[in-house]
Amino acid sequence: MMQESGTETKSNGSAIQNGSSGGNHLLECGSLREGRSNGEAPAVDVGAADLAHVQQQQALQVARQLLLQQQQQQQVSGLKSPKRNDKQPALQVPVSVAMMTPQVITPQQMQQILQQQVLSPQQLQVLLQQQQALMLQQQLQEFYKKQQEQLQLQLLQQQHAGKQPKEQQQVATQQLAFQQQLLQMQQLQQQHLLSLQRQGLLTIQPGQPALPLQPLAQGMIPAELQQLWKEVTSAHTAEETTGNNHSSLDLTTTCVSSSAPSKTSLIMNPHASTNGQLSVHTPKRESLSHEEHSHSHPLYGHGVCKWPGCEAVCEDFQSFLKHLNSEHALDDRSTAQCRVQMQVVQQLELQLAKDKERLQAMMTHLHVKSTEPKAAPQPLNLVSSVTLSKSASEASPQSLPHTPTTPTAPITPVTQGPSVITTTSMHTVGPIRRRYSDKYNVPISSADIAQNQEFYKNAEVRPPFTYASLIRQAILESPEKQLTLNEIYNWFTRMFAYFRRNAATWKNAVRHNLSLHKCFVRVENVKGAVWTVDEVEFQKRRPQKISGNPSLIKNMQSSHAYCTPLNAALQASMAENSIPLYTTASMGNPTLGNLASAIREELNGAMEHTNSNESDSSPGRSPMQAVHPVHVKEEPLDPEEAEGPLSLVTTANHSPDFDHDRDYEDEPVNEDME
DNA sequence: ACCTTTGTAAACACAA
DNA sequence: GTTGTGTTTACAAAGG
Repeated sequence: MMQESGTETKSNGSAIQNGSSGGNHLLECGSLREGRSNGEAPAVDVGAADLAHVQQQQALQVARQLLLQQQQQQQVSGLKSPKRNDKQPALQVPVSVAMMTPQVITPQQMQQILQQQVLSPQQLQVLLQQQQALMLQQQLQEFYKKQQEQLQLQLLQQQHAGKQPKEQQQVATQQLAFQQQLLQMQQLQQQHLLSLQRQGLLTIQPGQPALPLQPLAQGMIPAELQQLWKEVTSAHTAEETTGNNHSSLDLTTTCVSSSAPSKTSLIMNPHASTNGQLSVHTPKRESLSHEEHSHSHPLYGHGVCKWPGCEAVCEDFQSFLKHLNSEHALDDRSTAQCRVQMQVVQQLELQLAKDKERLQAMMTHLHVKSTEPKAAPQPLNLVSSVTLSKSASEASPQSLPHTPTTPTAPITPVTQGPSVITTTSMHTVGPIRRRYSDKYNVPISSADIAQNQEFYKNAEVRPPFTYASLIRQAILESPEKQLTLNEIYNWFTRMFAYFRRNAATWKNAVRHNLSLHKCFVRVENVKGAVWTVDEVEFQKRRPQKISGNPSLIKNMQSSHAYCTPLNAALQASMAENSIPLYTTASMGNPTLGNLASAIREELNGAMEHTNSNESDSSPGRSPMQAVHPVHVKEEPLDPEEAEGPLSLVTTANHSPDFDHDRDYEDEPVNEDME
């Protein structure tokens, strides 16, 4: 169909439509921005505070008691160098107290857990965490103890060195000093806790009431604990080089706290604290029979016992079993080691989870990137590639030139296919100014543009859209659906790196298009003139393009029927399923919404044309005729969008309902390729 | 071969 | 006179 001399129409129409434009023409196609402040509240603090508080109180209480009792059983065997001073009992306070309230797992329980696997992993974790919390306390107490010892020593030294005040005074002084020291330690403790929390090493669940200070090892004396842990940890250390984070290592440090500086404890992670509960104590010598059965024993390999830290050589499986039973029976040590192992596993799991998360993020990121600019859009790309390819031979269907531009991480689902990127002829276009022409491509849908948005923003690639389509897009993107010429220019430069050069040329083209096409209506404004889009007109002119592919048409037809309802579904499916090449999840953003409408409109337009078109003599189209066009337009949804056939195609393909995709997908590509 | 679409170039008109 | 905006015309390429 010939275009009518738009001149008259247009020229006359200076005020043609929209006198209502409202006069303001500050249309900026603004992109929505969401500022998001993520507030993350550390739940931990509270818990820590509580803990510290309780501990303080308990410590004070204990101290008082001890002072009164003064010399009492210090026989906590294994305690290192118990000071000879009578007043030292205080030193052990924490420990003894700790033993008073065992909240730890008993050996039997442990056994159960280990052997019967009564607990689910989750339960185990919870358990572990609890135990860890207890351990932490124990560690803190040990720290206390140390401090107290030092304090005592200091006091004693002072006493001895200096004159000898009356004993009463001494006692009083001592008490005072001790209490002060205690307070200091408590403060330290608090700080310690806080720092732990800050580092994320210590997690105290808000819901959990402050943990009692003492629940340490049940029935286990510090010395034993220390010893055990030393063993355990040392073993681990040898085995695992993983690094500081490793619970086992941390444990070591912390556990051995008696000898190690408190600082080390910082390293420990929440889990590490678990040690405390070594409590499991009653030595039960039951063999871990359950494990023995399997021949491919996880603890046995290459003639070596793989028990953490063991590495004992066992000729055969039998000897290994023997070894296992004798050396790794269910005793405190084994239990402790087991626990450590649990922690290790837990740690690893955590790490794994984190890494998984990271991986996910990375994939998402990359995916998006890839898809975003290019992959997803491919549909267009096809087209575009075609377009572009002409000059160059980049033809690979998907090889839309694509530079890794900034990804706008849209919602892209990870699912999308591998992004295809090829920079191949990207900039090639250079010399030749390709004409978009390609059959399929002509009009772009907003969606299309959106999809490739990021890509074109950064790559100096000529967008495979016609000026008319771009102009329309620019206008439609504006809040008021109208733009001044200059604003259109700006949109071009903003959205396409390609249009940052040769301004004279493309600007001329833009103006030319605005004037030439009836679909662009100039509206006089107080402030000047703005351009709007007459969708009807716009649609009028795209018919032909579709003609090319029978399959396309087919798609269209079928899609047509679903058209309306399709919108939502289509969008969703496209976004979520990442429909084949094209779709886009990438587009996710703003324009996604337009897609549907665009599709609809395109369909309408296409359909209408196809239907009305006499041209469809081609065999492929036959089906079309049968179909009756449904006027999408009538739908209230998005009146404004209408797009080229291409987009239609694209979209249509994606729609889950049709299979045709392939056919039609390929066709364009192939043709282009050649 | 003809027609249409699209892109490009350029001439011209007009208003600020 | 310059510049920006619009309109037109002409032409070429591509595809139907």
